[in-house]
Amino acid sequence: MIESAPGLGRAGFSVSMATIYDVARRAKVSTYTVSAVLNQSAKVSPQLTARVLKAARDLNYTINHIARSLQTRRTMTIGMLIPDIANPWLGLVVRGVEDVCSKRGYSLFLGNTYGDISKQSDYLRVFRSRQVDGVILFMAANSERELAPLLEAKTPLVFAGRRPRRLDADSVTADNHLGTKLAVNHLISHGRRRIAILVGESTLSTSRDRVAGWRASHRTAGLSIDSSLVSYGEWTTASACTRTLEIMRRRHPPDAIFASSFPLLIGVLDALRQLGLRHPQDIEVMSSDDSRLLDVFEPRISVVEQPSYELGAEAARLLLERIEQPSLPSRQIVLKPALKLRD
Amino acid sequence: MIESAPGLGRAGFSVSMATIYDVARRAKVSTYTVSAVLNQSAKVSPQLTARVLKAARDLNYTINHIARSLQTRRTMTIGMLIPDIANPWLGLVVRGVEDVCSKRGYSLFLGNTYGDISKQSDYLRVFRSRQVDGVILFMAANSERELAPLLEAKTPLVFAGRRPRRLDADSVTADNHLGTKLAVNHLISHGRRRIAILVGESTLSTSRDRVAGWRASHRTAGLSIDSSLVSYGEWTTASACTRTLEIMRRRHPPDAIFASSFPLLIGVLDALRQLGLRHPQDIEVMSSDDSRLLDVFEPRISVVEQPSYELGAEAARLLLERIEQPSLPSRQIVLKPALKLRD
DNA sequence: GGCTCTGATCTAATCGATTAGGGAAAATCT
DNA sequence: AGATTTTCCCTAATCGATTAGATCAGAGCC
Repeated sequence: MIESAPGLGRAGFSVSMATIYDVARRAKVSTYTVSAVLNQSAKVSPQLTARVLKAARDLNYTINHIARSLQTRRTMTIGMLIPDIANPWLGLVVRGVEDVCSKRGYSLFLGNTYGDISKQSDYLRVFRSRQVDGVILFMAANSERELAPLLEAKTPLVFAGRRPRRLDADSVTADNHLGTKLAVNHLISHGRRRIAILVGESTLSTSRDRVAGWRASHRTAGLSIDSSLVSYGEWTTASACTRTLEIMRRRHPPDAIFASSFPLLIGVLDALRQLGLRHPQDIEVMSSDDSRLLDVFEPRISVVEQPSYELGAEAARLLLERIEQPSLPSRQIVLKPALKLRD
Repeated sequence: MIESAPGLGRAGFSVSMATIYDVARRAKVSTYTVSAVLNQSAKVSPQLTARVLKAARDLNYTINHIARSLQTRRTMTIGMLIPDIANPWLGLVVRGVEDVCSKRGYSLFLGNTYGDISKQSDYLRVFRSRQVDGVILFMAANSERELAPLLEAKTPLVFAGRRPRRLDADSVTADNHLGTKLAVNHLISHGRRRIAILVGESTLSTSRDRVAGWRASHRTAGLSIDSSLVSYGEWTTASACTRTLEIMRRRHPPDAIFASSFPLLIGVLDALRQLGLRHPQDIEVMSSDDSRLLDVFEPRISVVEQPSYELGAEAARLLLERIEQPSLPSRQIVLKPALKLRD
């Protein structure tokens, strides 16, 4: 076999690509036969098979996925929306999604909503017009109303990370209630009694579940609940910093803080640094999300380890199953977090 | 105007979507007219315009991008390949790309190569079959040979972060030579004399440029160059840790280490922790990439701040220009890094 | 009025695949 | 051998847009 270039990477698009007609003509067969050979969708004699394969190779033929999609009404693409890909924990989630998708032949459209409802709607519209086969959504706060029609239309859609309160839909989330309970229990066992908790917007399931876990933990331990120690707000480092400063300057500041995500943790530590407070002597800090980082830096922060990669991978698996069997009853998968102590 | 559902988010795909034919029939016009109205590609009388718009609204019509793409031979999609989306600094780069793309109506396919050449080739093939309009590539080490055919075929392609050595192509990179020189100069000004440098595979431009900067800095300061202090290897935390352990156990260990990326830095710090060495007393560490993290954690590491977001945004802009004007001469954009001191 | 010109709209081909329906040759059965 | 079934492959319609070329009504002109 004489080949002009080494095996892989011969690809070259944009310059008049060969079509199935070109291959058919060169192999002196019909397009049906070419399609049958390349997709192995029907039996074709060895002679023709060989001719087709040779012609395809000679022409450096690659299927045009756009044309196929138009005909089959399946694009083998899925769309994923997240608040911000620069958030490392979301990066891990996306990696989980992407690994599963690519393994099954799907390509991934990625969009950042920055938590903005109208951006989220815009992207969903784009995904619709691009005929994606399904969507994985890390939903923006307060966007339940906008999403209801999607679900009614039976769009394959999986909620990742955050689940809608009222809607009956597929979702994959971490057990934030449990995770927070574990963390708060641990702080209580260290003798902490005034434990503040920083979460995101109060409409997010993640915020609600975590606060519920915090409450449960207090109840079980027989501690009184001081609601002023619960801080809802934006999911940002800046907001966490501001909120921590405010809380720590009160007359009765807390003796521990649970920051329910990595960006919030940074804000908390920034504030404590500004106030000259040290962990764990002056105040004990715990967080959600994990990161190799925390292993090598000071202060040593114990965390509730989120199953980020698994969350993404599981969401993708769920979505692909939903795409294949649209009438399946909806499933809510809840992954268990684990406590990672660094005392 | 009577509407059954509130403005946004009425989208609903998967259940038999209306086509341009449906709209045409309902408005009692031809598909030509519908197309002309919706794309504003030709003048249409006010009456027909109104009828078309109403029909489109009534049917909740959304264009089928797949069908349009087949006809126009432009998909308004671009593909991006990076080693690993879980790397926060790459997350920022992707954010830059995605912002620019979405603003201009392009959607983004994302793929992780994990630095694997064959994965990279596979993805490029997929991108080709999906008819992406262009590609942004954070190339895998040693993959120049595979990429040459792409460039010959005039595929719109922009190299981001790393540039190929021999190929004449569009690229956006940071000035790693300069960045490293600044860092090493700074270490030298602190009296450090044996400065180790950890980089990635020796075939990557980023590695070569950084080592060149390190050499230049030594030359300018009149210091002798000890090549055993240059460590090439995998771009991973684990590899950096192993390599640091090896280097520090030598008879003449260095008194400073420059880790040329965040993941490498983590490996270095991990190794130093294992060896019980402290920064900056025992050894001074600097790094590339920045992160809010470094502001709030100990030890306080000074870094060469990479223009990550800008790098992505600039790569996207370059690519879109290239798509619009394929015959433009190739351009290599080099962004300046800045020293961020935390002594 | 008849002719030309302009501008709005329509008809129908096209992009590149898939695939139902059909036909001819080969294989099997009587 | 003739009838029937099976196998393999082809023809042509189709997916849902865009758009060149055709059509046709009305405006402008002599």
